[in-house]
Amino acid sequence: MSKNTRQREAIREVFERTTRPLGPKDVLAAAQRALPGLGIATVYRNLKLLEEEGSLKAVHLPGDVQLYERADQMHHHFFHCRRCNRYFDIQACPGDFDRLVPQGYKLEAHELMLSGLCDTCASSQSAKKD
Amino acid sequence: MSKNTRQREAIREVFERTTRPLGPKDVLAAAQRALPGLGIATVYRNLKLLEEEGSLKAVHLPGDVQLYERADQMHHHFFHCRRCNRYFDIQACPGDFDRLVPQGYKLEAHELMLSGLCDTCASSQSAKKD
DNA sequence: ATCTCTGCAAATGTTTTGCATCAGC
DNA sequence: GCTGATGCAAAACATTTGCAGAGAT
Repeated sequence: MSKNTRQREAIREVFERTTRPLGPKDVLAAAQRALPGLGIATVYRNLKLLEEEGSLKAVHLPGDVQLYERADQMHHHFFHCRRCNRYFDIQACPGDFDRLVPQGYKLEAHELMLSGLCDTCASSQSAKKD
Repeated sequence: MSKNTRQREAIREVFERTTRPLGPKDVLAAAQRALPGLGIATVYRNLKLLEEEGSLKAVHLPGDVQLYERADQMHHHFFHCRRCNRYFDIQACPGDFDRLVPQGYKLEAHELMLSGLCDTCASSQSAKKD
């Protein structure tokens, strides 16, 4: 039912060029390099559409805005540095959370967010890039 | 430096009566039962203030709004039912995530969100309270 | 009396929606 | 040509801020 428009294609390509999770504003800026006339409303509409069709996955970071990443990426988590405020991928996953859920509950997914200090911020007392 | 106002007290009491995480709107509605004239701006200001003073903790659920809960609650996680859209407390915690973070990183905290179907929704094919 | 806090309303920022037009199929 | 998609602007929300007056100490 959905048509292939240049706009949607441009947005898709933005996500093929990065593995970082992106917000609407990021996507708009990146996609406008290929398609200057692109509007923010179209970005919102397509992010939602691409998520529903399964191409994108919503990422919930403890921030304000909703971020998205490619759905075909390996299952992973994030480490948030409270000092430099950056997010790092954590490929490892402890898995096996089934024993945590009560009898009768059906566990289907999980999200894990680790936080603290990254190596740079942990070693340097001075570095600060916030 | 901070004064004890009726407004702040009313907001504090809202959190003493529940263990569920609450959003600004929830807090406003609940506190207005005791203090009808209370304004939403005051709620926002006090939620932030109470978080800074350590009485409240921000909870990051995969939604839009920022929720808060009492800081003195035991460390716990949540289970989100995608069918009835409710959040359940999970008291257990797998702990020991240190081995997941790269060399040199300092792990200080973590958040875990489990999701799937709760017992009610998992057993009944019909129940739906969205 | 001082100085913080409050309520209101306006400002800001984000996301959604109505609508006329455009473009895929 | 039909029908979904786009861009714009307005609307709908959520959150923050300026300010004058009220209240706590």
